[in-house]
Amino acid sequence: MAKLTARQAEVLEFIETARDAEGAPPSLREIAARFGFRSPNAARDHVRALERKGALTTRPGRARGIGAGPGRPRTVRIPRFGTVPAGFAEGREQDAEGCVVIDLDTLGFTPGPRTFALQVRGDSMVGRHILDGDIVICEHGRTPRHGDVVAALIDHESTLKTFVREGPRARAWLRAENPAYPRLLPAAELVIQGVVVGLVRRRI
Amino acid sequence: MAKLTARQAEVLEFIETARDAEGAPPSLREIAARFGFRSPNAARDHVRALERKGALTTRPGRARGIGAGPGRPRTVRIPRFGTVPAGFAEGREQDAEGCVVIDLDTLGFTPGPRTFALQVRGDSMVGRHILDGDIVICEHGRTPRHGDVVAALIDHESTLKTFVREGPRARAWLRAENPAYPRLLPAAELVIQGVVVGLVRRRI
DNA sequence: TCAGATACTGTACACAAGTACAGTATTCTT
DNA sequence: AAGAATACTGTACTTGTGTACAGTATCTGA
Repeated sequence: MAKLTARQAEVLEFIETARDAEGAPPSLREIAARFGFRSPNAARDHVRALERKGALTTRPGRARGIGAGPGRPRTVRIPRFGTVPAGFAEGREQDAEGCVVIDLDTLGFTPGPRTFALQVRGDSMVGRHILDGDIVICEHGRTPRHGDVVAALIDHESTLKTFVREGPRARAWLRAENPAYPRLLPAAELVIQGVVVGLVRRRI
Repeated sequence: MAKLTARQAEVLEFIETARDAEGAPPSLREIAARFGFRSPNAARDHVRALERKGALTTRPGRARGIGAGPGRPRTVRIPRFGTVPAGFAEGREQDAEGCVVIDLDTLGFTPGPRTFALQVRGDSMVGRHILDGDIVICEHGRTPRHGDVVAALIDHESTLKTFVREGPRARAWLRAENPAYPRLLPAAELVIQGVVVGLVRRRI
């Protein structure tokens, strides 16, 4: 990518910021108004230069077609629950408490319709470096392997546990990763809601 | 928020998905085309109903003014570095390796221009539940307090350490949180680049 | 030194897109 | 049973917006 001039970097920064804030990229005249240009063409020249240098792409003829950079981080929204209900209807964001929005690069994988987020309560998984208040990303329906951290419904509340199966035909157990909770629960009697595949921690 | 009909939920889902994918919300005619409507007013009726029910807001008169929901998660982009250079120029995303995009609700605070992300290398902070490969969010310029995890430049590489200062006038130290690295380093001789305030873990 | 890129002003045009008004059939609620 | 909301069709108007063409001044690299 060719180097941008100071002015071009300013314009690019405004475009990205405006799209993040407004939900749509600015029009050429909005760019012109922001920088005091008296002609929409001043903004257009900058956009064309940015496009030529690979900093963004445009969709010709479309209103607000600028701003979609080729390396633009693509974000996904993952519904977040306090406690996942037993059924886990596919209705998705219906009764979710909110959404986790994150870009695919950082997340590391592409979530599906059965991916959800869960706020962790309790410190039963400190041994796996998952703390109280963390938000874990889970995949529903994936078959858990030995050592995976899973979300299970215990006493009408989602709790994280380690999935333990010593051999291919051995019985599966759930184990808390905290000496204070030495319980070992048979996995077959519980509803495993998802396998933990990611984590977000805030306010450390 | 009033309950949405199945059709309205479909339209809302399309609007959100299209904006995530394209970077701009769809026009009324694009919605109509997606659902096979022969009139842009069919889409407009749905958008008005969704607006009336509080599912989204519109900016009248603006092209692609729909899709900005009131509870729409506002995202921020935080430049991500492999190793933070000593100077840490304010130029921001210039030499960043990428961006972490995340919504403010999940992040838990509003980042400033001196907020950056760092990929963790090594397991020197497992005692604080920060693992190799984690991405930590740091704030540059904030004064570290006792117990904070900080990013410090040691041997031309950013490393995480715990900031230790026993009393108000005591000397500050940096401590690794791993028995294998028992080194205690004087903080004054090192460049503290930022205080860790968040974390993202992937591919657990 | 000279061509090209940068950084604009100014006017005008064509199309994309929001909007208005009129109308129909079905479903839901009271 | 009545009224409102839902879920559209169809046409037309107006504005927002991308685009084209013409022109000026400054700066930068070959």
